[in-house]
Amino acid sequence: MKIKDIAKLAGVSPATVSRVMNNSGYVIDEKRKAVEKVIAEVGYTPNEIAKSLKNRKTNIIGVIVPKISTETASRVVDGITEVAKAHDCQILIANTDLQIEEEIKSLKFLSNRLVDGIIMMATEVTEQHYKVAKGISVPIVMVGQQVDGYPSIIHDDYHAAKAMMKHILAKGHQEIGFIGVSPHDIAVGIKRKQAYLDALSEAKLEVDDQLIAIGNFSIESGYEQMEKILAHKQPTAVMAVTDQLAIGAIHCIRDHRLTVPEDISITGMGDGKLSKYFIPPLTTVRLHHKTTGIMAAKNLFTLIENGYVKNEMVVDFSLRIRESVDEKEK
Amino acid sequence: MKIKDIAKLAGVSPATVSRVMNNSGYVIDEKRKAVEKVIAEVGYTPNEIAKSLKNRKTNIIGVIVPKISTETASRVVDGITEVAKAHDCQILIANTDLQIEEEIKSLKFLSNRLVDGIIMMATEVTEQHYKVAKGISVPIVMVGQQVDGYPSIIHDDYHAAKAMMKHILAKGHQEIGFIGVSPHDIAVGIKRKQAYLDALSEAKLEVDDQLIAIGNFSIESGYEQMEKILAHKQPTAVMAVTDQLAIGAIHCIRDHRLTVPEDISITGMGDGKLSKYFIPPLTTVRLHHKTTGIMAAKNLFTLIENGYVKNEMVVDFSLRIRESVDEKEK
DNA sequence: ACTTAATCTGAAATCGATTTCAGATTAAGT
DNA sequence: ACTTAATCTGAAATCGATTTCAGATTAAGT
Repeated sequence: MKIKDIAKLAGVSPATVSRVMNNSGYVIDEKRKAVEKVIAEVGYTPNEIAKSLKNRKTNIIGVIVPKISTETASRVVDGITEVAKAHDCQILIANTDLQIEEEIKSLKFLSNRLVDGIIMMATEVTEQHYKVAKGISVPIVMVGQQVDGYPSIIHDDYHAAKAMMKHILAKGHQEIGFIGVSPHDIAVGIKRKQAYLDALSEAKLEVDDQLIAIGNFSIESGYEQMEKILAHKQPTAVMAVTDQLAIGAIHCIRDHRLTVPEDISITGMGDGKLSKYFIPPLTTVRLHHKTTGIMAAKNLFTLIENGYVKNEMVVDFSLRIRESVDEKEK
Repeated sequence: MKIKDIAKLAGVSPATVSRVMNNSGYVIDEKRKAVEKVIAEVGYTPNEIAKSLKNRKTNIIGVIVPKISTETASRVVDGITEVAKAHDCQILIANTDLQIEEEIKSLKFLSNRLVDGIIMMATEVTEQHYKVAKGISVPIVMVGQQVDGYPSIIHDDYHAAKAMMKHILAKGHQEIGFIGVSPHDIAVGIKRKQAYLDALSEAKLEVDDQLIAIGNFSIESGYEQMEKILAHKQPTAVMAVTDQLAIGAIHCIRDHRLTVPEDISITGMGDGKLSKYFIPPLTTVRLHHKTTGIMAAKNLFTLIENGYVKNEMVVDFSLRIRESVDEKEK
């Protein structure tokens, strides 16, 4: 069923049917009713692809995520969805599985008019990203990283990690371990580590390389890196750069017949769904991922409509102080 | 930049450019090279919308999910993505936020040629779903529920729950509580409960209504429902219908100064990411959600290509026996 | 050398909508 | 009654690709 068929059935021209469907231009009541009747009878829905071609607008926004099955990504997407819904827009997700070529490929695929705009959650932004992004005609909003020339919504990783460290320091800890993540990830790998280092130096504490371990994003890795630290010495507190790493570390500590927080305090970052219900409840810092998604989407829509938007926005965080950090008696 | 511009620059017709791009028909080497040179120079990428209109194929599959930010949904989507990638297909996600009108709206929106096929994860399938689905021209695969007339990929909720119960019974438990979920959800609310009831009756045990509590999907609800059960009597084991409910229940039990599994054994279902690392590690049953996604996508693609596919497929499960269930000494 | 098949090419039609434009009718204003 | 503005309508052009078709050229086969 296409518009021509409806027109024939209703005894009008396709133009009139289009006017009825879109409520535009003049249509005499009698013909409008006739068209509406036919549409209802045959259950006509217009071909969205044809509409998109003519209107140069698809009402779809593309979202490029590194891995949808992570809490971070799915929360951001949740936020984006909320805003998109209000704009009667669908979202098209490209799951890149952390592969850079996939990101590039997705950018290219989405770019040519398939979507009205793109929200990109990149872990790492390479030269290639820039090159491809520059050739793209639809607006792009970056999430999670500051990318020059593009509106970016970023988390305040540095200050969040710093706040966490200040909390640990305030509890009297002096020997503080760190479980981090590869520097390929700027936000998590670099900024959070920098905060750790700066906090120590501001507190006039020495940095001890034996207390620093770098893993990946898995729980298992948290276990392994904690093991590595304990092989050298026993800190009184450890800041892990994600909740998952913290949970792995706690398991390792427990296997060493030590307890959390009495023997060693542990903190995470992210405030995953279960952190609150872990035993002990994990002290962590919540990055407002859903808010990030909401802001990214709002920015994208104003970018689409006005062509301009503020360049960088930083999303807030909040400490979640629970029970995995103990006062260190002097 | 459109195909006409490329044609002009290369001194050929649009038809020839199309032939070069799609590697179809005859093109003499000299012209092919000329076209390729121009394409490379200007970085031309074809308008996907126009291609879709002509080809009657968008290379996008639609996925309707109740809530993307749940482990279940994101794992299924992960599986779908994997298969879609192999078919050079993007996925368009409609997040319905558990609202039925949204599901219907999404079905309608996606249906008219915007996607080549639809995978639908419905929690509840109403008359309205049927009516709309019937009017839709693209193939649909259902996930999570058997829907007459549509290929469905379902989890074996009944046998998974039954296997869990058999495990509990084999450990010698006789007073077994149950924390379930509203019967609106057929798979989780009805089938898992039926398995509980059947397992009891097969073991010639009485059903005790005071040991049965119905909540929702949250951790908090697990806590509340456990509270309700404990107000009446203390079972030796409780089967919760999801890991989240189980974790809530464990917290409640702990707050009653009882221990898991020594005083009360607990089981979950789902094998969420953290179940293994919970303390105690949770005995649960893993439903292979990613496999579900993979199978749904595979079925959809054969449906698109062949127009026919087996009607119902049941995805396997596996018990994960960990430490939250204890032997009940006689 | 001549027939037949294979190769090559661009004009025109097409996918299914929307919009412009010009012509026709009706309503409003004096 | 006549001018002007508002209302109404459908034919044709358009969005940007692909494909069919027919005609032209080249290669292969005898």
